[in-house]
Amino acid sequence: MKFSKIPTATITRLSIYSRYLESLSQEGVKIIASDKLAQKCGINPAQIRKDLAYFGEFGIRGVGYFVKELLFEIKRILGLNKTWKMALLGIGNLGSALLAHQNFIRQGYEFVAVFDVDPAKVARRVPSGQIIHHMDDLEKVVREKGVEIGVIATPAAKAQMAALRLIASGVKAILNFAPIQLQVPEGMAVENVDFTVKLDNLAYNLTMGEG
Amino acid sequence: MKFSKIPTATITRLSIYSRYLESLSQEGVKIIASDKLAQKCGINPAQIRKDLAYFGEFGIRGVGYFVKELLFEIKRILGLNKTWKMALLGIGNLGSALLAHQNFIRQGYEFVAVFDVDPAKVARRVPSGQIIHHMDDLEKVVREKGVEIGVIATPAAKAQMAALRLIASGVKAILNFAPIQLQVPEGMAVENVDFTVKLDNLAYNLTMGEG
DNA sequence: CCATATTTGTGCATTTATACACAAGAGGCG
DNA sequence: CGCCTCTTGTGTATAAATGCACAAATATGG
Ligand SMILES: NC(=O)c1ccc[n+]([C@@H]2O[C@H](COP(=O)([O-])OP(=O)(O)OC[C@H]3O[C@@H](n4cnc5c(N)ncnc54)[C@H](O)[C@@H]3O)[C@@H](O)[C@H]2O)c1
Ligand SMILES: NC(=O)c1ccc[n+]([C@@H]2O[C@H](COP(=O)([O-])OP(=O)(O)OC[C@H]3O[C@@H](n4cnc5c(N)ncnc54)[C@H](O)[C@@H]3O)[C@@H](O)[C@H]2O)c1
Repeated sequence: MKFSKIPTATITRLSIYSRYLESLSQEGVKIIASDKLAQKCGINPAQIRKDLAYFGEFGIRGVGYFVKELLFEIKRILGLNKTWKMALLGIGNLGSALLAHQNFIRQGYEFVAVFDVDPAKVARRVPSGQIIHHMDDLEKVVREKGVEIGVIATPAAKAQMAALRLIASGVKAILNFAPIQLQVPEGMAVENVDFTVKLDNLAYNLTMGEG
Repeated sequence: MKFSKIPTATITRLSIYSRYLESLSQEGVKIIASDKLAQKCGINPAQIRKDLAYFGEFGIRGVGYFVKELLFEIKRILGLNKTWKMALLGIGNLGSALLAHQNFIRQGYEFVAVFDVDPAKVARRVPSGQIIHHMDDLEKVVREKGVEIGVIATPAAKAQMAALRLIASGVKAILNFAPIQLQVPEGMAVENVDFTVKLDNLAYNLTMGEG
C-alpha cells in the first residue's frame, strides 16, 4: 500500500476540510488560505498544510488554494470520485433516518440494498424506494448489487452476527451504529458511530468543570 | 481542574469499557481481567490498566477486576452517577430517531425539552411525550428545565445559530449532528457526530486496499 | 525590475499517545 | 509456610501527532 503511512487523523481532517470547501464552492468563493480554513475547521493552519503535503503541493505561495481544485484533489485522495454502494442492515428508527438522509447520495454514498428480519417489514418498500430484503438473502443480494460498505443499525445483540454475515458476503468495510466493539478479522475496515461515547465525554467535561 | 491532564482518548476508552462491563454485569460475570477486556474492546491490555491507573487502583493482582465495582468507578469518573438533562433541537428524521432511542435514559441521559421551528410541529407532542417548543422559547425553557447538554439535529445551515442560542441560554455542552464545525467560545464542550467523516475513512481505506 | 507583503511547504522541537516488559502483590495448593 | 501461578500497576522505550518558526515561492505596486 503506497500511502499506508498517512495518519488516520489526517484522513479524518481531509474529510472535514472537504465539507467546508464544498460550502465555499457553493458560495462561489474562489480562493482560500490555510489560515481561514484552519479557523473555520478549528484546526492549526500548519496542520492543514502538512496534511495536504502528504499528497502533493496544491497551493500557491503568497495566495492560498483554489477552492474547486483543492476540493477535487481531496475527494480524489479520499476515493470519492465514484459512488460507493452501501447496504443497510436494520430498518428501525435510526435506519429509517439514515435512508431519509439526502446528504449521503450527494456526497457519493448510496444505499443499494436494505435488510431486516421483521416479517412486518420484509418485502415492503421504504420511502426512498428500496425493497426490504430478508437477512437470509444478504449474501446473494450483496453480491448481485455489488455492495462495498455495510451499515449496521440492528440492535446491539444482533450486530456481531450481522457483521459476520457481511464479512462472509465479501464486504470489506463496515459502519457500525450498535454500541458494541465488533470482532472482525484482519483487513476489515470498521468505523463505529457511538453517540453515547460522545455524551460520556461531555458528561466528563461538565463534571470536571465544576470540581 | 484536578484531572485536567487526563488524555481525552482515555475518557473515550473508559466509555467503551463501561459499555462492555455493563453487558458483563447483566450476564452475571463477577470478575474480568484486563486481557479479556482488552480483546473485547480491541485495545491493548496495558493501555486499559494505564487508563484506570490515572484514577486509582481498582484491580486485584493475580485476579483481575470486580465487574460491578469497576463499572461503578468508571461511571463515577465519567460523571454518570446522575441523570444528565438534555435538550433536542430539530425534530426531523434524525431527531425523532434519537427521541425513540431507549438506551439514552438507561445510560443516564434524558431529553427534558425538545425544540423545532416548523409550525406544523411546534406545540405537538412527540411519541415519547415531550411537547415541542418553539425555538423562540429556548432560553426560557432551558433555564426552567435545567438543561445541561444541547443536542443539535437541525439542518446544517441552522446549526451555528442554534449553538449560539444554546450558549446564550447558559448551556455548556453540545452534541452536534450537523456536518459543520461549530464556532464556540472558550470553555464550551462540543462533540461532533459526523457520519460522513466515518464513511470517508472507509472509502479511503477501500481505495488504498486496491492500489 | 526591485522591494514588499503574503502565504505556502517543511525541518525540528515538543507534546501526546501507545506498547513492551517486568517487578510487585495476591491467591492457591501441597 | 514456602513455592508457584496469575494479573495488576508502572518505568521506560517507542511511535504518532501537533505546532512553531522560517526559508522558499509568488504576487503586487511603484
Ligand atoms: N436510534 C438512535 O438514535 C440510536 C442512537 C445510538 C445508537 N443506536 C443504535 O443503533 C441501533 C439501531 O437503533 P434503532 O433505534 O434503530 O433500533 P430499532 O429497534 O428501532 O431498530 C432495529 C431494527 O433492526 C431490525 N433487526 C433486528 N434484528 C435484526 C437482524 N438480525 N438483522 C437485521 N435487522 C435486524 C429490527 O427488526 C428493527 O427494524 C441499535 O444498536 C442502537 O443501539 C441508535
Ligand atoms: N438523518 C440522518 O441520518 C443524518 C445523518 C447525518 C447527519 N445528519 C444531520 O442531522 C441534521 C438533521 O438531519 P435530519 O435528517 O433529521 O433533517 P430533517 O430535515 O429531517 O430535520 C431537521 C429538523 O430541524 C428543524 N429545524 C429547521 N430549522 C431549525 C431551527 N433553526 N431550529 C430548530 N429546528 C429547526 C426542521 O423543522 C426539521 O424538523 C442535519 O444537519 C443533517 O445533516 C442527519
